[in-house]
Amino acid sequence: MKPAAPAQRLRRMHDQLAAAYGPQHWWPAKTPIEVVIGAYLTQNTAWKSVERSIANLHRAGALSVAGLRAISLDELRRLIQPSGFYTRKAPALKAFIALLDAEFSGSLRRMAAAPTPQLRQRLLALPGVGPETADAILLYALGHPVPVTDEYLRRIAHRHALLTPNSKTIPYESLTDLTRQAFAADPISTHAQLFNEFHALTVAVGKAHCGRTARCENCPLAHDLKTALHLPIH
DNA sequence: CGCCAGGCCGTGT
DNA sequence: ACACGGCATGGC
Repeated sequence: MKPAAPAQRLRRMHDQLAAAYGPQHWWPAKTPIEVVIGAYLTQNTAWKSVERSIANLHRAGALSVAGLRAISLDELRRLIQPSGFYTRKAPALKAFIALLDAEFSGSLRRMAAAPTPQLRQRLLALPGVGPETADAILLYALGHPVPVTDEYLRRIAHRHALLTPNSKTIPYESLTDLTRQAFAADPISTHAQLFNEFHALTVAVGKAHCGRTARCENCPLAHDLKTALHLPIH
């Protein structure tokens, strides 16, 4: 079965960004629980602000499962204040710990051992966890081979006309399906690393060149994609 | 100063 | 199934 053209374009996008930016070494965190925390905190929030909250948590000894379990909701809310939406994010993080304790003995390793589809459903059932947060946790904290996509990829794909039709509002699941197809020819054992790198590269180029207000000058994708695919820019 | 950031959720069509 | 507003802060 032959991959659709959009998937091939996403694959080319990955290759060209990999050549331009090199390995991204994502997720920027030291431990799996730190990945989980960052995934919640970065929702519609600048990563710089997330770093402040992470630093607060670290100082308070709360940058761990046991630490998060121990502190009060009020305390947690105060510590993550810099990254905003704390009235939602604080209870959401507590709910994650509650799930971890109730079903996985408080162990992220045991959680990681659960089958991907069931685990994804359990995560999506949590408050404050939508598809992107669930997939980020699955991939970057738990090592499951699932693609992570976001508004950056949607925007990049639209501006470079990678999709057919060139939808500006392609659903999340459609975008992840295309990403899966983009790497379908690669060995299964390499998918986690490829999905890891693809999303990291997407964010890198997105931050630098593909904000909400178009600023696509010097985008490493512009020249290459235009010449290789004969596509219009924007 | 105004716009924006690595979404999610409830509500209304 | 989508569209839209609210959620909150800090950086640039």
